[in-house]
Amino acid sequence: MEIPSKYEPQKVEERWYQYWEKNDFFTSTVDDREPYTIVIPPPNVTGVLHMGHMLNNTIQDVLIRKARLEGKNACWVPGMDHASIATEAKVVAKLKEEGISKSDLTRDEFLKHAWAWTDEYGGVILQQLRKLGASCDWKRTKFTMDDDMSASVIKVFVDLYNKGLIYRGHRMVNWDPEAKTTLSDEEVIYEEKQGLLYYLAYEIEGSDEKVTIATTRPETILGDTAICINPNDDRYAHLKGKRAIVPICNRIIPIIEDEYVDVEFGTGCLKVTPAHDENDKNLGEKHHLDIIDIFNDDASLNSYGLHYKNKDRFLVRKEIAKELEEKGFLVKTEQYTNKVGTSERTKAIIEPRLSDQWFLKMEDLAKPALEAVIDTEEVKLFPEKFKNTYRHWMENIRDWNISRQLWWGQQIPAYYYGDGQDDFVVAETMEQALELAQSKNPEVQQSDLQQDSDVLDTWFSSWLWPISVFGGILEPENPEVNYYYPTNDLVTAPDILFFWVARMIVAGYEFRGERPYENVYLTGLVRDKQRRKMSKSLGNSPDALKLIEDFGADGVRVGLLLSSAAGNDLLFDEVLCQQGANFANKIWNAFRLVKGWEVADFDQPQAAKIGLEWYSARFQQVLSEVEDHFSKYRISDALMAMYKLVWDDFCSWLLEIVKPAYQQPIDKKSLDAVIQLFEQNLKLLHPFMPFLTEEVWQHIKERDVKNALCVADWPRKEEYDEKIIEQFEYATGVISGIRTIRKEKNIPNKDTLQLRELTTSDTSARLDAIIMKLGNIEEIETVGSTVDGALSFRVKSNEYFIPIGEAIDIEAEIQKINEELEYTRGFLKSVHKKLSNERFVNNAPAKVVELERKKAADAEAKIQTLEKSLASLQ
RNA sequence: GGGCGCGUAGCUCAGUUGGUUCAGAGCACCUGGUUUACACCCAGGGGGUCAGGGGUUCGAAUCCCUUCGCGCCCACCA
Repeated sequence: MEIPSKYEPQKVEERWYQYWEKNDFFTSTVDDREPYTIVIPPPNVTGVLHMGHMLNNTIQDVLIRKARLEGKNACWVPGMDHASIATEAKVVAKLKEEGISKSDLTRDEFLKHAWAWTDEYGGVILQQLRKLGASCDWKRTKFTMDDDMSASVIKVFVDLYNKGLIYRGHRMVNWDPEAKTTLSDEEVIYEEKQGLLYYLAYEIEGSDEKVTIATTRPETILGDTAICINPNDDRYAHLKGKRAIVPICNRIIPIIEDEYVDVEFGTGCLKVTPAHDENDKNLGEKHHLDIIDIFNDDASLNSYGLHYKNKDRFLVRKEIAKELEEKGFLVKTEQYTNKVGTSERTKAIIEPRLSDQWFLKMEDLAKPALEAVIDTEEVKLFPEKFKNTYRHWMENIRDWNISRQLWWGQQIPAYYYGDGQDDFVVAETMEQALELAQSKNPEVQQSDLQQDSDVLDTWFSSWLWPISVFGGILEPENPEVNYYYPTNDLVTAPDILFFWVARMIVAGYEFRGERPYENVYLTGLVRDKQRRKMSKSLGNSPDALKLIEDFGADGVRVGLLLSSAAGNDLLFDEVLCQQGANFANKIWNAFRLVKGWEVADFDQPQAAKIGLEWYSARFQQVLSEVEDHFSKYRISDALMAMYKLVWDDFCSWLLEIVKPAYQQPIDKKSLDAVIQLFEQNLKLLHPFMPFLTEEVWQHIKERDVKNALCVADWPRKEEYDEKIIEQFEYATGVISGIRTIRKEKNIPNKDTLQLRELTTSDTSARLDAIIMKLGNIEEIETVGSTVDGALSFRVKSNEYFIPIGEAIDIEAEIQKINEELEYTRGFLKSVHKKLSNERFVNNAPAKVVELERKKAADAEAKIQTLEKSLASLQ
């Protein structure tokens, strides 16, 4: 059977994924084994696979596959998030294209469209994850709007309400005029924007005097209900108690005094618009000011906007500035940069707005979650630096606005039965609501009950995710949640540390009294090689599926992981995927080589025996390193350690050592051992490169259908002899010496050479067989003195000679030795300097001093060797 | 304005409690190499004042101070 010399992932990946899935290798059910659980950060139901998902899910898959190999009951729960604002926006946009306006639809009609949309496009990403190799338990796929998931959310809402933690409040909130909903503080992104600071003159009632205020938002003057000065500001002392006239609308407003006003800023005189600014609202409350809301819900002006009615706020800003200028109210403008809040989802500029919303009190809820991360470390963050960020947020946490003026999501289970502020009840069902309402007012009929039209913030459902996917909210004692919860690792991006990670921890302690997961691995953002964020508008985001087509899923996975330390942004470059694909090809060819060997019955050659012993030890050494890296979530270091092990140690050294001469057979013992070690390599690599390793696994030996690599057993740790590794390193030093001489003197590799060895210290002579094979040495002879007419090199304090037929360049040899000598003497001098320093000898640990002494001894021996050689040449 | 972090080879980054893992890795680069598993390869090689300055120490990439440059998070200054 001819095996192609290039690995072709496109031909095998699909097949292996189907094989895994058909055989239920990724299915997890409760049993006696130790569970290992990950819940996926549910991608938006509208989402398609992008680079961030690829990185994220590759890491999760690495962890879950490793756990599975380790014999744990590995359970990776996949699913999707309904992403209320993002999805609703997309559905609205789609309907708009079809000429349907959301406002023409009833809630039910709209939801029908949204579900239809979800059924059609939702889940695309889950298919794409399969292409990446993600070994999720697909039978557990959850959606945050599944009936049971929604029921969990409602139950939790009612529970928190009954505990007095949820309240309804008339507050200043972040209004997204695009989506026409409020947003939580976390959903507002502040961006620096270049704008103007307008200086406006307000007339003082009953005088010719004017007072100048500075504002960035001249359109809001129509909502002004006061002017505020600092009581300590002498410049304005004479205005105390007077009233000012708002330009254009000519409203007469009081001049109030408050130390809040910064004397230094602008003119030291502030206009107060309680309806449209948080601070102004506070001032308004303190000084009992009127509140005039001048905006419609799309941020166009309402009737208070007078002749600007129904015009957009930014258009009005331009026009009113012009009018003010024409009428002589505009004193001057200045360039000014300020931070403007924008909507995370729609990018619209946020309008602070007063409205009735639902809030969750966070202060007490946050306490256990803060402790768990900061004090007890029941939940560990990787990298640790995020602890600070987390602490800061948790310590300054504010109440969470959880209501959204949207339809796509869990509708708030509050029912109004009258016009009064408190004429509502909160209950899981309409029946319970009616009962409750009647207990307050016996007159109430079901038809009087009106459910709150708002839905809950998406994160109010996803914060329950690790519990609710196992039914732990509705049935807190069910065996599933008791077994799988708390989960083990969470892998996600730092930008949702507050949105999601922190809130899940809060929910975990509140609803189960336990952490939701033990470790949080925060990945970096995927950026392009110029460090720019990947974005659609820049067009710098590669097509994830195309990458898989081009490089194979394994190539892409390795490429992504090679340079992604936890928390560090990943500068993505296709070159990395190429490197991954090259690595896959390298392994493929190692497989091809081994597969091609014919077996014959003869004794194992010495070189092969030693090589195999060495590789077994080396494998164990690297296995320990890999485990150590994994324990610290240093995934890319773990991968790099394997990469070097397989490429350098296995392929470049071991396979070259055991490889029979051209068209010669190999002995059975060596072949079996090589295959066994190859299998160990495959197990180690499988979490990173599942497809390739499964392919090789299935072909390097006959297997039955249940014997898949993905459910094999992780290599066991065993004692190993470091001495073997040390000796081997010595031998590779000799081989390098020989190769260097060959290269310098242009001696072809196929020409055999003689080697003379002049020893002063232990040389691990038992590795001669390897030196002979890889150096293409005919004979190694130990000599008692330097050899004339030979090229030389040194390893430690031993000297090696290669006699060559022709005359050698003595001058060049002398120069080479002199250079080594000079370097070694300099080195020795520095060591001696240290050792002659009393304070060093007295203060440094004995171990360090001892090492320095050994360094000195070694260097002295080497110098002797060099001097002898030099003498013999002269 | 407050907080956190970073600056080490051309690039991306390791470097754990100061000392042989101390100046490293991968990629890139240079030189040579195809009848022999792989040119998606093999062998060999060059390359760094550890951002600058000061200090502590027997000893500093590592600790402290400071300057410069960059990034992130939080915060209501019109």
